[in-house]
Amino acid sequence: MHKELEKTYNPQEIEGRLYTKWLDKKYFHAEVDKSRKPFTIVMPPPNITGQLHMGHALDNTMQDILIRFKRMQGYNALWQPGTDHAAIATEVKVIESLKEQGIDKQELGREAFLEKVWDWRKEYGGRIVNQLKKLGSSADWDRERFTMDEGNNKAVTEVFCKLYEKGYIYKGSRIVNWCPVCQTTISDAEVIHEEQEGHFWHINYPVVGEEGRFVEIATTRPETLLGDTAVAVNPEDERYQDIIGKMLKLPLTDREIPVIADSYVDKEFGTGCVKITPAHDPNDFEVGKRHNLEEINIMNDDATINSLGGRYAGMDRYEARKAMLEDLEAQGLLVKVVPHTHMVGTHDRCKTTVEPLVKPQWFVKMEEMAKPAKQAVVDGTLKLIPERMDKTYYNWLDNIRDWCISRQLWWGHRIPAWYCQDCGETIVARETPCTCPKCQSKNLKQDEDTLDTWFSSALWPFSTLGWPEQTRELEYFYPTNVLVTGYDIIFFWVIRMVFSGLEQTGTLPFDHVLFHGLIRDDQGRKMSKSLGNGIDPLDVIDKYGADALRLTLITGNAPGNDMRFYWERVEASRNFANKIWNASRFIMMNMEKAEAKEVSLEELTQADRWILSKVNTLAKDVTDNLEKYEMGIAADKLNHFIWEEFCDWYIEMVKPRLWKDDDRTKAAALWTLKTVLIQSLKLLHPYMPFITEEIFCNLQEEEESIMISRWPEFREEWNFATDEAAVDTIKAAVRGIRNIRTEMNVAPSKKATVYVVSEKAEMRKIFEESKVFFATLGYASEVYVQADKAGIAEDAVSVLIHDAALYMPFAELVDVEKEIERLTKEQGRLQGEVKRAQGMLNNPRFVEKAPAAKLEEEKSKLDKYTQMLKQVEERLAQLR
RNA sequence: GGGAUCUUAGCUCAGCUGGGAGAGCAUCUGCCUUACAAGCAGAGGGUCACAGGUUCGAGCCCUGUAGGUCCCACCA
Repeated sequence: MHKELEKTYNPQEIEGRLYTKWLDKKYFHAEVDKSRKPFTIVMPPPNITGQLHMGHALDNTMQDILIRFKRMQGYNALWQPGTDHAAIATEVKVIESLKEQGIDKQELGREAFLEKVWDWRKEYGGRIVNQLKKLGSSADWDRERFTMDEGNNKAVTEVFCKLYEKGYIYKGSRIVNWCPVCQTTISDAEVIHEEQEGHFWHINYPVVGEEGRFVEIATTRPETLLGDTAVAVNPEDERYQDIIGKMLKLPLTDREIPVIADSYVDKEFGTGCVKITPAHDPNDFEVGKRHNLEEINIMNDDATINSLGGRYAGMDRYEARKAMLEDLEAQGLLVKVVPHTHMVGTHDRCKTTVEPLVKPQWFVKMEEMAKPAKQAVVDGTLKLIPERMDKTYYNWLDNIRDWCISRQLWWGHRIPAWYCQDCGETIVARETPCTCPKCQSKNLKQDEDTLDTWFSSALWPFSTLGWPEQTRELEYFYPTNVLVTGYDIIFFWVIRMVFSGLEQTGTLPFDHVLFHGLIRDDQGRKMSKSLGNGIDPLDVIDKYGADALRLTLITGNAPGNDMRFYWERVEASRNFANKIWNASRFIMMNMEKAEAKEVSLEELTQADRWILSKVNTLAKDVTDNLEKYEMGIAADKLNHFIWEEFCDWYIEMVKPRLWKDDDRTKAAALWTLKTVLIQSLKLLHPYMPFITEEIFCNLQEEEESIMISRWPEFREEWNFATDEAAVDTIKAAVRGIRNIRTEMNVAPSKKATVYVVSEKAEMRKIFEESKVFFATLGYASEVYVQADKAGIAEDAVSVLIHDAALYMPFAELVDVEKEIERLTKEQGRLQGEVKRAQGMLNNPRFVEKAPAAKLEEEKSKLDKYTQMLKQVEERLAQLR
């Protein structure tokens, strides 16, 4: 029937065993089944280079909670997992490991290098997946995908070709972000702008033919001077009217460049004269286009000055800057140097300062696809949670620029474009072409570049389900229901999935996007390798268990908010797990002595009905909260219910009934304990899958798994509002007694007789019915329930609650003066309450405008406090 | 420059559509009460940043101020 549990909860032993069981039983696996409703989440694919960090832990816990919840609700729940090839990260990683072996990427050659990367992936690519399993993730691992597996490759090629055919993908020579260290272009989204301390160098450019006349420009990047092809001023600027059109001698070179007028120049900023370097600055590039200026690229791919740089050729960009400034100074052309902080673009991966360069690259035209993507959020078909993300989303789409998708890497999806070496034709095709369609030449060469990693990730929700094939999976599981991810990749990934889904499948890839924040360290800093402040989730799991980690990451956090990580919070979660464990132990110990048979609801006592009603409400609340993605709130409610209501109150209430073998309500108690525990375990299961499974199965050996049990629903027949109110009264009485006893320093071992006095028969009935546990909780030796004060000593201590008074004769302990003082304080409090309620009710505008329910509430409060105040005052009169 | 967000107990944070301020940790006081000391019982602690406004009623809505954080943006 059930097994005995260990003294303390030991997650290490249990977790691995249960996870294996779940895998063996195929509980995570979902098959197309049209008789059931699907619920789908696609897992953000972790990088194959990745190690599990807190962000993954949070992200996957949230998804696992939702998927387990829906699975128990009866949905055919699919959590589609997979990993990402992570182009740059992986390529860099493999290059480094090759370097250690003394192997150079270029010497190795493309094919051999790729073989090495696949080897690396085979060896380490599954690491992160195993780590996700430690967390308890119930993803359908049988369906695990990889962004570079055959199906995904096909999807990528298909999308590239379709967009090309539609004119949405084009190749163009544009200014792009170039990373000199990674030796590749990167998209705008990959550039992070950092504020840096720099300088403003003011340099004089001599005016040709006017000895002694100069134009003073200000620049933060003097080394690009070598590529200048003009100096621009604002056409409205009076200071420079006469100089527009004149030629300037470009210092350090033998070139002459014109002064042009362009409204891009801000008269107020700097000197009002801007050097124009079309090949090395995005703005200048635009200006150059407008004025037909030459683009002179003065840099190599590693950011050294190229052969056009004269004596500076071969120098690194910063080295050249220094040398050039020295030379300018020597020539007397350096006017001044002003400290200046400005924003510098850096590569998000390697932090290298990005170099804007003109290069032929592939781009995705964004204007058309951005429109429906925005509209989806505007008209509410796509819901972002929290809602404030809407603005961020709009802002990006409103200012979207074309997406540079080509990368000068080897690891990734190679661009399906070929160039005819004879006639120069470009061929974009799904299959490798044999001949040039234009000139029939067989001399074709494939584009060397690969695609941005995010190009394939953007297709993930449908490529993983088989697209472009019209698979049964795609038809059934797509579109997915909710995407869970961090707000930090809204631009990289979320938006790109939205427009890709709309464009390729004609539908949104998901209905909801649930954003979470970052996990920070205990000082609020980002966890990072360089700071060394990261906490490894696997360490947390080892020490406290996966359930404790999961609960910690979810509690006390609202969607989209960052949170700090404290070990103390994990301890609190672990303590909670232990609490449930021990409550279960207690219940099982008692079930050993007597079986928990099925009982009818008529046999339940007031306390049983109370807790049953409470757990019933809890089921409804937790369900509602989870439907609204309010996981933190639901977790709080579960904690409160299980720890306080169930353990601290109900279990204590029930003990006297369990201790007596002949108690006729014992069976009801056992049944209630077991039933409420099972309901609680089910509600908690999505959060703490391991411990709930372990207890659930030990409690009922006939059950196979909590994972496949039915989610608790609200049941009308378990709704006992009257009993909830009744037990609340008893609780108030117990608290009052404990309170006074502590105040008077009465030892717990000293029991007292408690008289419950109430004129109301109904009230007396409540106490009569709960006498058994009221006595133990209230440290009473005897409990007498009566209608008047007959037989009660005058100097007994009193506890006054609504519609009842409790008296405890503590003759030897009572200090009448102190008792009067205490009651006077209580009188004051109650007077305040009465005044407050009266104030509201005497306000005609409140009575007129407040909703009826609120009005009633205040009226009954007034009655209650007036009655209590009367009792206190009577008692005071008596003592005085 | 544009936008978002935060300011609530000593600390870290919850607080759903406006209807008497909550949790965890910390602190203090009692308890080894036959599930649990990773526990039990009790207590203290907040002009909800500031100033106005709307409302019968504001932590919550509006305006402004101060300070913090983040995102976006091509001022050389």
